[in-house]
Amino acid sequence: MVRAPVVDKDGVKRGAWSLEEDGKLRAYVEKYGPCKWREVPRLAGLMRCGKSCRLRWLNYLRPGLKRGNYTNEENDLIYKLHQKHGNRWSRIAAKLPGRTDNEVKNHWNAHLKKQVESKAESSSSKHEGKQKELRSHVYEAKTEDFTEYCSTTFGIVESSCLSQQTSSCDDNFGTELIWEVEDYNINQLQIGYYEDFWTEPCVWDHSQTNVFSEDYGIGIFSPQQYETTYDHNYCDLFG
DNA sequence: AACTTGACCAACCGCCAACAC
DNA sequence: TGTGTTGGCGGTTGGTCAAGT
Repeated sequence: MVRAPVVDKDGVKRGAWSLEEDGKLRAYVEKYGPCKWREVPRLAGLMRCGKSCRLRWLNYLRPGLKRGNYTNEENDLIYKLHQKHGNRWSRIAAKLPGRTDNEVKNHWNAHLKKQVESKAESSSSKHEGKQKELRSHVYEAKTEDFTEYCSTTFGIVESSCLSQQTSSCDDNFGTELIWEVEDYNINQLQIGYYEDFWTEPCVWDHSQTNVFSEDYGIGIFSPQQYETTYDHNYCDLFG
């Protein structure tokens, strides 16, 4: 599963790390701390480049790393953070204790990305027309008074009730935020339409749909109730 | 049994920003 | 201010394994 060890023309070893190398690197970092990576190979007696040592430490030897299967909670959080930050794996990994950016990135590319794409594809083909119409209304809504817009527009829909707490909001309610929230709304509506995103059932909760409430007003959304909710909200807002 | 294919993931590569001098 | 160094980040590669043919 790992690259075969080779030594390049400069005498620098590449490829899979041996147990002995891991031991030397661990001993060095425990003694001197994770710094001066350029000096690490010489001081630790390793034929590796400093960069490789750093990577090995951060992704494999560092204490507290979690290995193995991801929980549904972790998957849900990764999905949500990816929506917010895109491929900023270090930011995403920072919210997942024990997971590295490399690991999260691999997990996304190997598992989650496919799920997202397949769900997005199935939902977009079925509701493309409705989405376009909805987007056009949203655009029109931008031009209206902000307060009124906030009080009338639809609630944010979460993919799963597992993760209400993970959405955040900047203090300012400027234009950028409005866009972000609108995009968020539409994306979530798309994804949540047919089924729960990961495994959890969702329930629409009208009491939480005040979009710009102090806690960022997370609405929770039900596939069972969505058909009627969607149309109901849509008509209320734009009908 | 032999071969092919795809999934998985550790490791590498190249770029960039921050910092020191 | 310019240049070199360092650490950090995201994208990509390559080797192994398991499932399928």
